[in-house]
Amino acid sequence: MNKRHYNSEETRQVIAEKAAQLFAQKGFAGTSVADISRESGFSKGHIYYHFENKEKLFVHLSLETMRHWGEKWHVVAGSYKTAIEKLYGMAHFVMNNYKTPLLPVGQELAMNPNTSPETLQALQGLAATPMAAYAAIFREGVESGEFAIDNIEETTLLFGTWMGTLCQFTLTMEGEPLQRLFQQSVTIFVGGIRRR
Amino acid sequence: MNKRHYNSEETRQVIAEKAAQLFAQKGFAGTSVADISRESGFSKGHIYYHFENKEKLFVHLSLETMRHWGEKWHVVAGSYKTAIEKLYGMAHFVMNNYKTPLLPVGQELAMNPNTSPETLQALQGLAATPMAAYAAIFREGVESGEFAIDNIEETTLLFGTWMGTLCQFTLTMEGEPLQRLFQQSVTIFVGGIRRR
DNA sequence: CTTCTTTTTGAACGATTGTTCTATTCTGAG
DNA sequence: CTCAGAATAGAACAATCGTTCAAAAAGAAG
Repeated sequence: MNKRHYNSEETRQVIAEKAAQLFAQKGFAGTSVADISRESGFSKGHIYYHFENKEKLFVHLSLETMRHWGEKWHVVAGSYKTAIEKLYGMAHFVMNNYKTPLLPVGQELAMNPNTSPETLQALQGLAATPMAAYAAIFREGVESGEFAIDNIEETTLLFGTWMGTLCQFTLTMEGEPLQRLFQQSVTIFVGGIRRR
Repeated sequence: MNKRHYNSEETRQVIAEKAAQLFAQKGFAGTSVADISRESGFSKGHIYYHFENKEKLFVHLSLETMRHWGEKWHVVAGSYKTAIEKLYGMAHFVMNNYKTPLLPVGQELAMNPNTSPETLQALQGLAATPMAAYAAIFREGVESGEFAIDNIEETTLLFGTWMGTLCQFTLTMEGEPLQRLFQQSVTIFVGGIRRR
């Protein structure tokens, strides 16, 4: 029978989650499999039972995180009416759901010349999910007349990279100051692209 | 005699420069001393003749780079009249003189729990140089009535982090598209803080 | 040429890296 | 209760890591 035995899938999830946390904090090269083993509570060897290698582990975990992120956003996106509201909502969402800033880590991996081609290709799709979500908001804003943008792709890239780095602050800040930072960036950004 | 013998200082410079390039590309943990040795053309042991260890090498190199950066900016800053002009000038300057995005690497080091306290303290001053330059522009803009900012510190932090990540693009892009990216971010940012 | 000091090398160190392998423990079906 | 198969641990692997060190090469001074 190909029925699911034991609760191995749960274990896999625990490893992936702890690994994500570590990767986000210390980067890809800075995180050792021993670290992941210690933090997750499972032996080093066991990690290789669930994942082919460290690189594949990261790829799986980051893509999974992004997929989940996209789905979750799609649910709450409907509750905002205007594009400007959506942008503020996105900042709030990013702050709370990107708890692990994995995008920069993906960049780190992509930069390294030793990274395998398959990994590189998989990583290509990493940023695609949030970028598509951002782009949709800007398109909506242009159509509704809220925004005056001549290059949506470029604007999306700029907003995306900004959100990306802001995410890093979630590791060192929290509460109201952090919230203000995200909100303020949207205020500035909206002020810069608003039709007047 | 404490006269300078040979051209050892030159060698030190070569090592620091190649190391900066590698650190910027592959991060701190991702760059090995062997990498620096190979790329600089000097033996691994020789690097330790010039620098106490890898950590100190990075600290020295990054602080030196920033000091140089600050001096250079101070020279050209005078040629811009308004704060808005200065902001565009800064983006242009950052694009061309930050060739090595060392700030994120400094963050990487600062995040790692194994980093020595002295290094951590030295790293504290890393971002201070560009941040001070940014802050000066925003203060000037507020005084001249160009900008309407209620929290200069926060605004400086936001602009700084944005410039920081934009710098990463200097590794993968160049020429007109890169220039447009920097210019466009300033346009958006200025649009967001301009008095109207 | 000799001597002293500065510069450079290359081998060697122990620690840590990612990964593999074998052995042990546990689970569910019969 | 048995037993095959899945889950987990832990020792062991070669490779690479940052670092040290003794010795060689090279320049300066006499």
